[in-house]
Formats: sequence, C-alpha cells, structure tokens
Amino acid sequence: MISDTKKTQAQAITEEIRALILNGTFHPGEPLRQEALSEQLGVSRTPLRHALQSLAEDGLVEMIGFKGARIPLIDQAMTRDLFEMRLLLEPLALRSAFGHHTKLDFAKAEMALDAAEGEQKPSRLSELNWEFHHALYAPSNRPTLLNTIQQLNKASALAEVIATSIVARPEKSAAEHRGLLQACRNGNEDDAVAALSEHLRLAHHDMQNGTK
Amino acid sequence: MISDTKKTQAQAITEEIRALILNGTFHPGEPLRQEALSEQLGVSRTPLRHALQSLAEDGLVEMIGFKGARIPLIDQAMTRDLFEMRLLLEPLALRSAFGHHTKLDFAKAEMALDAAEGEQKPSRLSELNWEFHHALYAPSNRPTLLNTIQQLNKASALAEVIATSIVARPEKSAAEHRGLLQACRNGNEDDAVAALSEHLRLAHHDMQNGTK
DNA sequence: AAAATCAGTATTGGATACAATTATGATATC
DNA sequence: GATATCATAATTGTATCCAATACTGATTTT
Repeated sequence: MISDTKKTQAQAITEEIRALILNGTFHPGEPLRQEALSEQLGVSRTPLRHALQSLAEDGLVEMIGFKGARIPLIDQAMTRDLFEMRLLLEPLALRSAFGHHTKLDFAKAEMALDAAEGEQKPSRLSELNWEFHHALYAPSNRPTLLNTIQQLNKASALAEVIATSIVARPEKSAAEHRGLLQACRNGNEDDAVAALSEHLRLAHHDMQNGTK
Repeated sequence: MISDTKKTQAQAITEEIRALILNGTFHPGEPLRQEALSEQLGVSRTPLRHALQSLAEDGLVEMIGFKGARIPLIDQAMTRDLFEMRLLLEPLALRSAFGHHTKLDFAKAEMALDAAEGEQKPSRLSELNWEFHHALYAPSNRPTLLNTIQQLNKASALAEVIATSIVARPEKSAAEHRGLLQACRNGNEDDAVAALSEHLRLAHHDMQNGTK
C-alpha cells in the first residue's frame, strides 16, 4: 500500500449521509433522529453527531440546541445568495488558474463530464459537477479561496436537488460545461469567464422556475 | 426571564477557546491536546471535540485525522484570499442593506466603536469589529450571505491577531470605521462602499507589512 | 371551552470506559 | 554509524451509560 490515509468513521458516514440526503431519502424539514440514523448506519451516536456537525457546516442539515437536526428548508433567498456569491468568487478562481492549466487538468475535467453523461444518482452528479469545476480552479493554487467556493457548491447541491434541476437539465448543463472547457483549452480567458458566469446564471434561473 | 435559550457546553467553551487562541495563549503550529484542554476548561473531552470541530469550521484550528488539532500556520496567500473575498462580498452586503438602515442600526454600530475605544483584548476587539460590520450589513436581510461573510471575518481575525495589526493600528481602524459609518448615515452609498473597500485594503496592507 | 400546569416519555448533550491509531525509543541489522 | 524493527506509551476515535432538556397529553383552573 502506497498511501494509507486512515479515514475516521465520522468522515465515512458523513459521505453516506450526504448521499442519502442528496438522493432524496430525507425531505426538507424532516428531522434526523440520532439513534435511528446511527443504528441504520451501524455506528454509535458519537461519530454520528460529528458527522451531523460536519454536514451542518455545509448547510445540508440544521442543528438546533437540544432539539436535534433536520433537513433545512431551502428558500429562494438562500439560493439567490449562494449563486450570487459563486458568481463573484468562481470567476476569480478561474482567472487565477488561467495560464497554469495543464493537459492533465483538462483531462480530469473531461473525465468528470464523461462520467456524468449517463449518471442518474443526484449525489454522484453533485460530486462530478464539483470535480469538473475544481479541475478548472485548482491550478490557481489558492486553497483558501477554493475551500470557500467548495462550501458554496455543497450548499448549492442540496438546493439544486430539491429543485430537481440537477437531474432535470443534464444535457443543458453538459453543453455549458463542454463550452466552458473548450474556452479554457483555447486559452481564451474572457470567453471562459463569460461561459462560466452564464452557466451559473442559467443554473440559478432554471432552479427558480422549478422544473419539478 | 424573557428569552431563555439554553446554551450547550460545547458552544460555551467554543467561545472560551476562541478567546484563548485570539489572545495569544496558543501559537501557530502549536498542538491542542484534548485531555489537557478539557480539564483546563473543566469539561469532558466529548464537548471539547465538538468545540474544536466548530473552531475548525472558522479556520481557527486545523484537525487532522487521528493526529489531533493545532493552531494553523497562517501564510500570506491565505490572508490575501480572505481579504480578496471580503472585498467582493462585503460591498454587496452593504449595498443590499442600504435604504433599510434604521437609527437603531447606526446606534448599534456606534456602540461597538465606542466599546472598542479603550479595549485591549484581541478577542474582544475581534468581536466588536464584527459587531460593527454586522450592524451595517444586517438590514440587507440576507442571512446566507452574512453567514459566509462572518466566517471569513472569523478566519481573518486569527490572521490579524498573529500579525498584531488588530492591536497595533486601533486608531487608524477606528477612523476608517467612523468615516464609513458617517457615509452610511449620510445615505451616500457609493461613498460608503468606497470607504469600506479602502478600509479592507488598508487592513490587509498593514497586515502584510507586519507591524509585529 | 380555552389556557395553564404538571406528570411521564422521548431525545439530545455529556461523562466515562474502551478500542484503534500514532508517536517514541530502544534494540537489532546491515 | 545509519536504518529498520518491534514493543511501549501517548493520544485520538468510538461505544456505552447517565444527565439534562424538550416534547406530549391529560388534568386542572379560570
């Protein structure tokens, strides 16, 4: 074994619960009981609580005092804020990455797009969506900026799933992604940023219409 | 008692530890041992771990798999990202709040400035600093946006303390704050945004010079 | 009848004991 | 002498038990 990074149980079930949420097992407003969830996942309540706290950071659950955790109710104001912030921060990341992209970066981005082609599972689609964007932003070498952007993306994911837009407009999203990637490969920075901005605007717009 | 919101122990000691960190009890790179900290604060390790996780969200500590928590090493790249993001997001919040400010909002902001006048404790100065900015942004009624901005402010706080700029330039910062507040009271949006942006730029600049 | 009160129950937060992982240092090996 | 290996200790993560809080529904009170 080359790299054996031990993963803690809490981290592992965090991803499991994230998938459960994004795949629609739980609905907005629904409470998450610790005992039920922990025995369902086969762990004790201790790591579960850590997992819930992690998910709360990303806005996928809400934790209230002694009252427990629940899936948050997403409203238009929240999604508007999320996309407006992404619209400010992601172009900065893309611009910072420009000139540092390697063939490998583009290949990673393309792999994510290919993998998303036939995918149905919302949780997996969200992962691949981030993989694509991350591949284009990572060469900026600005981990703090990327970290915030990733948080916003994770929070957006729940909103997108609820609006069912992530599964309802896969071909549109794919086309936008391909166009963005092509602009990056061409080395046309302004075109790429324009494509990215338009992509975010369209995603937000289609969410509000609620293709559900 | 009008409002009796029960606070969990974890939340309480989160603030205590935050103060310890910002007041320089721990230094960058220094590890935080769970048993030592928990007995020092008079609680068990269970709520302490929750507190550490909360602080990790705000970037005040780093938690690494089975290896423990430590105060992160702040570098120039990180502070640059933090301030560049704030420079994009905070003007948006201020503009959104414009036209919704009440006398009470301005009073709150002024109280924070007055309280900061003779204050020495870095942790308290950070709190008051945020109270001031929050008072001016809150009328925007955009909790999601404000939440992200607050996170960035908390992360900046550690960087500022380490650079000692938060205690080294109190009079400069105070003057900038007063100017910003006056522009808001005058209802001059562009002036206010300009003052805010300049304030952030100066804070960042003085940090890099390292008045330490 | 509506509202307040007060059991009892359900659920979360915290303390303690235990298991898993990592760090340390001495010994062996080349 | 440097490096590898193994046992030991130090530290973190997890399970379980207990305490504190919130919820529920019936009863009382106005």
